[in-house]
Amino acid sequence: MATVGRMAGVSQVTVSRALSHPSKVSPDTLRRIQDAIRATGFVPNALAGALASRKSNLIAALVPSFTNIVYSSLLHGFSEIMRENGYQIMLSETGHDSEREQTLIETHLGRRPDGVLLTGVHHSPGARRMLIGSGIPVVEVWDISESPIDCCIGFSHPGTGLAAAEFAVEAGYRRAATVTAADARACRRRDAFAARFRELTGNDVLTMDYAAGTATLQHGRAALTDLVDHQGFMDGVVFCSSDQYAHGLLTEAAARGLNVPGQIAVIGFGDQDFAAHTYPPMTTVRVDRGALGEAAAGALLQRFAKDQDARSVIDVGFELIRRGSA
Amino acid sequence: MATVGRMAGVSQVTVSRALSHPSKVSPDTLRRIQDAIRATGFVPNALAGALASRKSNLIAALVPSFTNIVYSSLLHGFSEIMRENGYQIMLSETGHDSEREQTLIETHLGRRPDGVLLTGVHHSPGARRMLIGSGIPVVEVWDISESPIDCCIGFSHPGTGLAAAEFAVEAGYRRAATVTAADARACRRRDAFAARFRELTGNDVLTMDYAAGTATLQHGRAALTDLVDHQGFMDGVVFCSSDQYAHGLLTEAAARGLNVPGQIAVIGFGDQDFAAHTYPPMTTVRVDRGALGEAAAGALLQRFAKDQDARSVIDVGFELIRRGSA
DNA sequence: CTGAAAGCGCTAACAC
DNA sequence: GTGTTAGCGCTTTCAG
Repeated sequence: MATVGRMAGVSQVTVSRALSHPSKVSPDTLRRIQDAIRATGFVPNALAGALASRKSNLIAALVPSFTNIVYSSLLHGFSEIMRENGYQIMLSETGHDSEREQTLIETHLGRRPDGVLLTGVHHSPGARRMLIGSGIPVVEVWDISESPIDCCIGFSHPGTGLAAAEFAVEAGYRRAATVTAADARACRRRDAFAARFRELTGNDVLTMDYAAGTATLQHGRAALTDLVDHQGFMDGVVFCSSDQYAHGLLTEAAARGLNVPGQIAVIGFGDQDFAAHTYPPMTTVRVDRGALGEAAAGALLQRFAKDQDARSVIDVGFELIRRGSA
Repeated sequence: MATVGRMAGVSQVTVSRALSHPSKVSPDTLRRIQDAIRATGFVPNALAGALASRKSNLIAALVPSFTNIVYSSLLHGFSEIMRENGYQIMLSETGHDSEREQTLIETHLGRRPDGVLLTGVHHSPGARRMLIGSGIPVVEVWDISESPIDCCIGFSHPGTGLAAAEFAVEAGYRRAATVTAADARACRRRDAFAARFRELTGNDVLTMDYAAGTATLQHGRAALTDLVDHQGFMDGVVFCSSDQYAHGLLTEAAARGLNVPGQIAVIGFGDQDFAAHTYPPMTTVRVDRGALGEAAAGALLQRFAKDQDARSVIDVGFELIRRGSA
């Protein structure tokens, strides 16, 4: 920066000003400085800038998994808004492991991010303490809680299970099963579904849980095979914790020539891009993940701007989309 | 850090040492320092550390899209290895836009990353210049080139098209079509396929291109509809630029009661987790994306270690997996 | 509108 | 083993 200044015949400070507050520099010097920057290929050191200004323009984002479309689409919306506002994302995968999450939080906090994005509302006590102690704005997404660390944006997972059960009963189904991945929020959806279905019909729900945290089409096919061949489940509705499972059930049903939704009805979760185009089209729970990510970004930006009416709990809701599969 | 030192009865520097080179501090002082750190909740400022040591432990990673499983699974492998070695990832989406990529590279370079991960081997001249000028190790993935910026790890995209065409001809198909997304690498696969197929059979290949950069099941269904209803393509093989398209073709074929591969044969690309479990199982091109990401991380680590035998072009190859769909 | 001085919180080099 | 000194490359006062 000093070199650039020398070339432009000004001091280092003026170069700094030309970069951060161009309006505070005379048009003429500004031009000379810009020429010098171009000539040297100078790229300001943001690390030093962050240290001096106590503003890093860095956001720490922690998600369970990059490859799960649920989180990546959320991140897409989030990072887009953040980028437009001059922030950069440091990203890490927690893998549904809260100890690992805590370690990652500590590492990220060392970079002095201006904000933190967390997935879910359950974090280790140590993580909570560090986050609160840091005084950095934190937004928790994909779930809601009465007592967020700072603020949270999401929807009620049990609420989706409730809605699915009520829909299923109203649609006339009297037998039900669930297919659920090893994911705490998915389990809460399952439990709410089962409880409500039982309440309304008096019938127990057959619950099938998978050890994997990631739902795949393969396991969806296996689940229907299991349901039909071993559990004698031949008519009723299946509430899946993910559209991937639901797609697997539809695939297996097609392979077996089963009628959907006549013999087996299927409800997915997520409304992924393929859900409207499966055969038959999938009935599922829609959550606008991109918008959720954008809302999370908005919440952080509000906090940065010290907006007084920033809310701390935002329920973005969900929607049950009825298509052909149930 | 000075406060912690005071609590432990040592100077600030000793605290720094205890953190970075614990072996260079006596066990007794080390313990006292650790106690003080715990008591204060001190988290070292990595920004300041990076500035002083000229080592940021930050890696800039640029991918076209977070939501495309191709890139996210690559990132998963990459970030895992990097994390294990103490590096943190700054991630951005370029959206297949090379101007945007250049802007992002400049922003990232400002953070003085220790390494850069780029997707693809085609970058704007300005981007190349900045990257080379920075002297920072760069690894380009998902493609190979004779003249990488620094090093590249990937496979030959035309090679996959060639292999698919040869497989198709050998399997007896004499008519062929392609379904391709608006992606430069996908187009190179398509062109190689079409050229080779023509060379071997004398028959032209019907090419269907989609404007969207992201392949979806929906467009795959639409493609088959178009092929069958408007192009009179009723027997032959379709080489898709993504498993998503291929899955759409299979879905539409099932919906229409077409025989696969008897009437319509389908070859996908990617071998995504569902490919082995579609109905019928999908013939596709497999690339081990997780391993590719890990190899990219390894290449960067080698460069950090100034390993002399680090190679600059690594072809990880691909594999044509024959299942039921072709 | 521009510059001089001080310092952000750490590491590196050198003494002791 | 531990402390002292001098920066890393910026931004932030405060003068002029």
